[in-house]
Amino acid sequence: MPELPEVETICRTLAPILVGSAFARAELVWPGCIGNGSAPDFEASLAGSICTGISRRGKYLLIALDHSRWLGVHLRMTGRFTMMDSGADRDRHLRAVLHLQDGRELHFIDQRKFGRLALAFGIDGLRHFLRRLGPEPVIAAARSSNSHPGEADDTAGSGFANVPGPEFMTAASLASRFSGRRAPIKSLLLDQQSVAGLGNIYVDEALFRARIHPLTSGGSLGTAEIGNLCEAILESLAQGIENRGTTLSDYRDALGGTGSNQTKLLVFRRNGKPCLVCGTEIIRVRVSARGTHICPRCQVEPTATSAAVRPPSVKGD
DNA sequence: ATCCCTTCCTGAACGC
DNA sequence: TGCGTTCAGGAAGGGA
Repeated sequence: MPELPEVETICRTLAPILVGSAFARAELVWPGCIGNGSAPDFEASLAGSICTGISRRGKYLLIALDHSRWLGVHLRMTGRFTMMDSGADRDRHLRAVLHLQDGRELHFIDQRKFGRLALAFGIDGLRHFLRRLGPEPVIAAARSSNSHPGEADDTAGSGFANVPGPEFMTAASLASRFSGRRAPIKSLLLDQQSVAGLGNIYVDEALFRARIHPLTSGGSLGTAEIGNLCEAILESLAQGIENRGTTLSDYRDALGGTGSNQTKLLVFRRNGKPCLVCGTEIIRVRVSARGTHICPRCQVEPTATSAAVRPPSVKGD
């Protein structure tokens, strides 16, 4: 399931082999993968377009085209892109082929048919496409962006700069979104309006790092806890990017490569194994209908009293 | 406004 | 062996 680090890795592996190339035509093997507009419109719009840059916002992959247009892609659960040579073998889950004028084929493969491709026209179209996304976590040294917060650069062909400048995630932005909320912190972190890019894996990892139980209500978190959580999110995502993503089953980068972050996970799918901090057995519970992995000792479940009166944070057992 | 449930979809892992 | 059932989950949409 591609989350921010996986989409970032796809972005980085796809850019050097796609930017500057021209699309010849789109072949929609399963037209249902088009997220907006009609299939004929999609095919007509893509034909002849030149890829001028590739970037990412949250879990969206944004392929910039000439004439201020973007191909926005959400991979959801099992979607992936692979660059293939002309006439290459076709995966049984192939949903679309984006033919390039040089003969190569960009294959969009998606076992479960949740992923979508959509075209956005103009900077306002792109803003509309991204309207539901909250602040972007900025990973240190992860980007060479030359845009500034709040500054939208509409110049086609300038790579990263042609995405509207997002608000960046900070402890303050999290605090304002958690304030007054009674829902479990895990639910709030999965909501892309709180922070863009987190999914089930990195939420569990970040909450463990911050020693926060996923059922803790968002509004009950104190300033220090939110500060820790903010850092934990950035650390979890940075580690994921460093390891080129987490490959538990389907995920591959644009070159077909797997990530290695699955070997570095602290709690996700480690139920039954010892906590790497205290040795207690990791358990799997359900929170907002999601499989959730916690260390029951490092992440103490909130009670009615502890939610009302915050206990002192645990320092070094 | 907020929160929770359902829907979409396929294939793996079950149980009988 | 082979069938049917359950589970996995990101985001949108609907109902309470």
